[in-house]
Amino acid sequence: MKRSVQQAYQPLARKPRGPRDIPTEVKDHQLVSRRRREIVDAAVTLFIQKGFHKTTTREIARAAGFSIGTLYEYVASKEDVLYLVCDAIHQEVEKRLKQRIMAGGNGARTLEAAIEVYFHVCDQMADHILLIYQETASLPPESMRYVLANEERVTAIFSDILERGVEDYSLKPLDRGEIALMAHNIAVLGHMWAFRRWSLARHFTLEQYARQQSDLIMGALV
Amino acid sequence: MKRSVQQAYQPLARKPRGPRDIPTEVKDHQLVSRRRREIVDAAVTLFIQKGFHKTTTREIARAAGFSIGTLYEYVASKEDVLYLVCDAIHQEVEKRLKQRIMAGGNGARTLEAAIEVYFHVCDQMADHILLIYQETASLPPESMRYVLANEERVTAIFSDILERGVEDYSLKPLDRGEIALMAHNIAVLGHMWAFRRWSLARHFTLEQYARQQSDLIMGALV
DNA sequence: ATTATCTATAGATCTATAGATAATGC
DNA sequence: ATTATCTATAGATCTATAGATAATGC
Repeated sequence: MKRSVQQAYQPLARKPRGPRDIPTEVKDHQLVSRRRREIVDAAVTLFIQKGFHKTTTREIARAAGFSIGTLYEYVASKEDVLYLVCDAIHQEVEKRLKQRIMAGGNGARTLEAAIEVYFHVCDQMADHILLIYQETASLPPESMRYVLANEERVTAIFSDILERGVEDYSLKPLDRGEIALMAHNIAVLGHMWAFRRWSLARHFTLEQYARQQSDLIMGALV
Repeated sequence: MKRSVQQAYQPLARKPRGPRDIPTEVKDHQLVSRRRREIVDAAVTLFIQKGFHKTTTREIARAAGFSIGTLYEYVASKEDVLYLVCDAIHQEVEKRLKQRIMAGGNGARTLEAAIEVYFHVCDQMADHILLIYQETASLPPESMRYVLANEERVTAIFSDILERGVEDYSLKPLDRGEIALMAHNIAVLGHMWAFRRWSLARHFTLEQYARQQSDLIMGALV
């Protein structure tokens, strides 16, 4: 019954199930993709506004443009919708990151550029990031594991760059633990702008915030 | 209808309402305190296990040892219970911090000691910290403001120490913004152990984690 | 015929309160 | 008498599904 994140997480014994593994009676695969995208688009907005639990399945269906009965042809439960939403958010974050991270220069330069891009993505997707913090715990265990694995993949983007920087000597030597720690720090300091903006914005614009944090991180690494 | 943290927060125009301002029909003030403590103790456990929305008011009443009718003599709504819980958690965090932070040496030493204490508190109260991240958004706007002000008071403990360190020259010169930023960083890196323990614990024990982060922070400050 | 969608609702809750009862102190 | 507590329930939802209907393609 314990639903805390720690308990539910087991280091991916089974390979995680993607959104494609949610069962459906509908045969047309393209239609399934389209309808699920409509469901996600509708649900994201509602969940951000009212939270997962206060949003009804009817509202989701109506906002997506079809009936409650149709909704349940494409998902088996309300939790499935939440899972689709969390997964879509992580996909979007990864997409924006990978689109804009240029792996041009050495490790140190790439890292600095990646941090800047990442902080901007966190700013643009602040509400979505907040949603993941708030509602991940409401997922059934298996979906939760998958979402946490997504989160870890974002973090891994930074550990990869850090590793490269260590190899090309543009960063100081770091062991595996130090690399993991810095990667998590970067990931979380981006999120921090999302969930403490109400306080941080008194002192900084996003650009100032990104610069200061980036200087702090790079200062510890060169 | 927007319930995101940013929207709801307004820099404390009115002075925030404490738990004592929740109305009750019961005259015996001491009894009110005792019953509310019983409510909080019961609810904290349930909220951690099942989340706020999946916990029923009946369950809270039963776990507290009285009936649903009695519960509603001490709170006006289920949200009041959540507010009491969040407030109690912050009080407990502050109590433990203030109890154990020795303001003996200079600013730099006090800071290092405070960080260590804080990270241990975050470890001990990991589930509670998670709960606040997850459920703050479910509070009515006024209670939310109060809870965010609590969070800010914890952060202010670190900015005060940082300020002292700057004044006694045990830390390098920092402007107000830099002090605020470092205080928030410390606060959030403590929380990070709570919500990423499932990944961090692969590399570190709490002690190792606290040491590494502390070195990182102090390295940027001296 | 087959596939997708809709309507109507079963079945299960859950919050909050009204009114009855028990306990306490004058 | 006054205060605290309990029982019973009004009133309002909400998820998920069964069975009816519409649309599509052979």
